Amino acid sequence: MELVDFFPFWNKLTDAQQKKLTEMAHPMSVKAGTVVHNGNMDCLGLLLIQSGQLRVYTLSEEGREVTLYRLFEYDICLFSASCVMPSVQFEVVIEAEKDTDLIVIPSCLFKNLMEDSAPVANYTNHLISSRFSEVMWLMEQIMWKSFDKRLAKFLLEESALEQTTVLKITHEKIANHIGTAREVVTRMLRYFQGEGMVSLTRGTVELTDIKKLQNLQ
Amino acid sequence: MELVDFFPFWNKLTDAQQKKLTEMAHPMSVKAGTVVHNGNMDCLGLLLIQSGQLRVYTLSEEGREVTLYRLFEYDICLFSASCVMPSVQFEVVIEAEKDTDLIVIPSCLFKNLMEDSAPVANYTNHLISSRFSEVMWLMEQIMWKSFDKRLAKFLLEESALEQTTVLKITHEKIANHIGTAREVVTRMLRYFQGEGMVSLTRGTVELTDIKKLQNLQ
DNA sequence: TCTTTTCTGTGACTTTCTCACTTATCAAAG
DNA sequence: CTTTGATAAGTGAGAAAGTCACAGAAAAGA
Repeated sequence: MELVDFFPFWNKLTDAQQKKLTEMAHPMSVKAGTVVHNGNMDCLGLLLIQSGQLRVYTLSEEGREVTLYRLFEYDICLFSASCVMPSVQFEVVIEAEKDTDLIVIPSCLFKNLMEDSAPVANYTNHLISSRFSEVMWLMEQIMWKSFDKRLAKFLLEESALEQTTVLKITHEKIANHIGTAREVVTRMLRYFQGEGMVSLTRGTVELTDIKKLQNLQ
Repeated sequence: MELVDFFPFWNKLTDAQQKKLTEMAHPMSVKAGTVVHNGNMDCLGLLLIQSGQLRVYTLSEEGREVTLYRLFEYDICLFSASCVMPSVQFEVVIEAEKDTDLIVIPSCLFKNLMEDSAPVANYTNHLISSRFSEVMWLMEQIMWKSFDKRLAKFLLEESALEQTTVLKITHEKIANHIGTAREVVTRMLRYFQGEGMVSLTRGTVELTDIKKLQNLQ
């Protein structure tokens, strides 16, 4: 996996720019569970995901979480370089959900590149807009959808992602994704079980009636 | 009010670009209440606010609203030109809250400018990031703050904005700003009145104890 | 003055959240 | 094997917020 696979603007860069990027980019591997970026304290740089999965979420003062979006193979993580965008005023936490291989582009290098190259700036633009869209979508979900629908949707997405109907996940973790309390998840899952949509054991949720779950949302 | 007052990148443009911008920009005046942009149907262009006030909000299928942010003198409205940013996947409504004077920059012109000029692209970047930040701030409010705090904050902001403690606003409109139901607003306002924080009459909310309202949030 | 419209108030009920606690399950140590 | 400790899940009671359906009050027109 090369830089050119991540950057559609690659051949609009000068030779010097390409060379510098190639030189300064360095690989990094993180274990599942690692917090890659926490608030605006650190500013690792742009992260290009070669394999694995990152979760970007906000944290309340009381320690509650909501997942904003996830990043997968070939995605680029911008907010780990939020210091180069002074107009980004909010803080997020970025965590590896699986063992992840990254390429790190140092913030300052990318900043210079953006200032010099319109294609780079426009692509950054596109990246921010995409994340913005995901957050707006989430906001609409939170505002207008009832909890049962949001939970069903989460279970279905998770199942599609992991390619299995047997999800290894605790109620607590589900609650942190959706941004609610554990008991609320427990109660709704019990209801789903009563309706035959899922089957529950400690640490797992098995989806037993996908159709019914889909009809819910 | 000239284009140069809105665009910090003005003197990084070529003479030709400056000339074209000046030629194509045209003034527009809208009355309070006018919907300037609705979803992604129309694509008026970039709006430079000379005077007045715009409100940007999302609309649910059932017709409920939440105000995302507002735009004032010297602000630039991007999402009225959302068609030039294909990665913006969500729809908003933009409405004049007061009689507003605008300068309109046609979308296609601005698109070309962005593609050719790194400073323009970077400034667009800054604009998107700022709006993104406002929406993230709102999201955190919605997720983690209780309703009384959010209502108090809204009343205080509105009061600061209008430079008066006597707000001419209905419960319905407040509900549309905060994204809740009218009855909920009515009940909380009644509670506020009981606590001596506001005084209510049909169509107005008077803030009678600013300190107490501030202590709430 | 009499309608009509708009705005506000309220009871009853549902959904979601919170708090405090109990019970189950698993895994490692004795 | 059992015991013990940690983690996960279940539950009752009550609060907060949203929903529904309607009643009453105030303002605006005719």
